[in-house]
Amino acid sequence: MAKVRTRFAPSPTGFMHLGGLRTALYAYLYAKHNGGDFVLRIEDTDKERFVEGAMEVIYSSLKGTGLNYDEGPDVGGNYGPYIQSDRKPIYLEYAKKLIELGGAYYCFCSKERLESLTDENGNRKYDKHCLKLSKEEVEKRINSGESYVIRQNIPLEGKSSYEDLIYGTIEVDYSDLEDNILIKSDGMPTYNFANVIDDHLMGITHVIRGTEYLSSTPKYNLMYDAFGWERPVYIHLPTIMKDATRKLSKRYGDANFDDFIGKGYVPEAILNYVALLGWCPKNGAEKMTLSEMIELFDLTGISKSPSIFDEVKCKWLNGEYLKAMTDEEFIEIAKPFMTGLENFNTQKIAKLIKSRIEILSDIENITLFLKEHLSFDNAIYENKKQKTDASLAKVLLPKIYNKVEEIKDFNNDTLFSELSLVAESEGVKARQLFYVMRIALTGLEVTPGGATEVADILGKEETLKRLQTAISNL
RNA sequence: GGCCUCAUGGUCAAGAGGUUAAGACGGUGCCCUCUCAAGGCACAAUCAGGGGUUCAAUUCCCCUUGGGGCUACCA
Repeated sequence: MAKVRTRFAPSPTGFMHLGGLRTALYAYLYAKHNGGDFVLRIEDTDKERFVEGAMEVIYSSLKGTGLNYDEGPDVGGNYGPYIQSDRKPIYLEYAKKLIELGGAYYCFCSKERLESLTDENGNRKYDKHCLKLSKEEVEKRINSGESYVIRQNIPLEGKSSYEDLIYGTIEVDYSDLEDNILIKSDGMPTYNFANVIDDHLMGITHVIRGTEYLSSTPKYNLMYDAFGWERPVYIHLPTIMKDATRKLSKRYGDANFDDFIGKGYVPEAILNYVALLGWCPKNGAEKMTLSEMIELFDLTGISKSPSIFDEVKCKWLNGEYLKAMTDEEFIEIAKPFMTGLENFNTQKIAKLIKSRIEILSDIENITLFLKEHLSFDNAIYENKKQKTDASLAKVLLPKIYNKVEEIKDFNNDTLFSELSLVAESEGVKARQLFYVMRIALTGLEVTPGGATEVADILGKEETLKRLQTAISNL
């Protein structure tokens, strides 16, 4: 059997769509699981949509998630060029061949005439008007400089069927298909044509793409057949949705890979989460490394129905990745999100927050109380479960202050044991003492870490200062 | 509108003609605990509706309903 070759063929829109990322991932996994090659091809045949720097975004997100392609524009390969605009002459050559084979024809129809074909329901179907043109007339009009397109010649009758590995047999009547444009008037191919030519020329054995092509695939098969080429195996993937009725969109920032990175997601977690949307490994694993995914990947685990992207679960998974990191790894990636905390011991902060955040951008809020002593209402000393209130704080806080002041070896363990003794001599539970102390220190009812852990990070001086402030506010 | 396609808890989903219908996120409760997380334990929650086929359908078939896609000189 021939070596498996899959491809990811995005158009350079300027951002990596999470749906596209999943398509890339599955194409990569399928190739790698079967010992094959994964190819990157850029589909930039629409000049209107060209975006500066868009290709670099594609390269970097693919590499950043570990989806290393064996061939592509920036890595080379034996089937190049890998950017469609660089392949322009190839398409015209094959289009002419297809015309000779009867699978396509020149069309000179004006925009106006095309529009006049629209029926009362707003539907339009090209009427093969230019198919009747003689070879001589076509030549004459082309030579006179008239603008033209090349259309696919789809049979008026009959039907086409093919096997999709996910969806099974797909059958479409030719009469439901239109004579689409293959070569635009600017000489560039449309997707409809370029994907066929390139997939064949690049030796792609398995075409893995979204379901938007499920019903137009018969058109492509018509061309494979006309050229006498072997059809690829088709694997169409269900859509990833934002909710029950909407797709993930760039506009709302719910589809852009880079936006997620910006929010403090790690690439591995995003890739892992996205892998789970539409695929369930046989062993039911949820948290997987890329190599585990390669190992486990199989088509039977792919579902047919669209799945909704759940950011809550994606966050959870990201949190799992953060928790699995060593403190050093965590600090390394968290640094950009720890602005304003330079004066503190980041090692200690990292220990406290690692299991309490899900995405790195949570750091800002969760550490706010370190940067400033937040003002608070003394009413929050009151906690029914702990049996604490402001009056208890009033008696405890000065004792705490005195003890803290005399501690020379200022650290969490010492603070904890020394202050526990204070609680004992005051006849209160240690937890009560720590509760009011923590409120006094942070102004918050809920904080990452307990009173002594917070104090340890704040340092002796700041701790005393904050205690003093809290006491005088009582 | 036409064509293609999909349908298990709130979400991701496993599953199979006969099961107590997995698991995960989220939710709730309990334990642990210097608050909160983390961790541990437990609980609630699903086969869209209607017809068939069958001894037996959530599973197979049909219809309805609902969702998605295509119907561009976008991909």
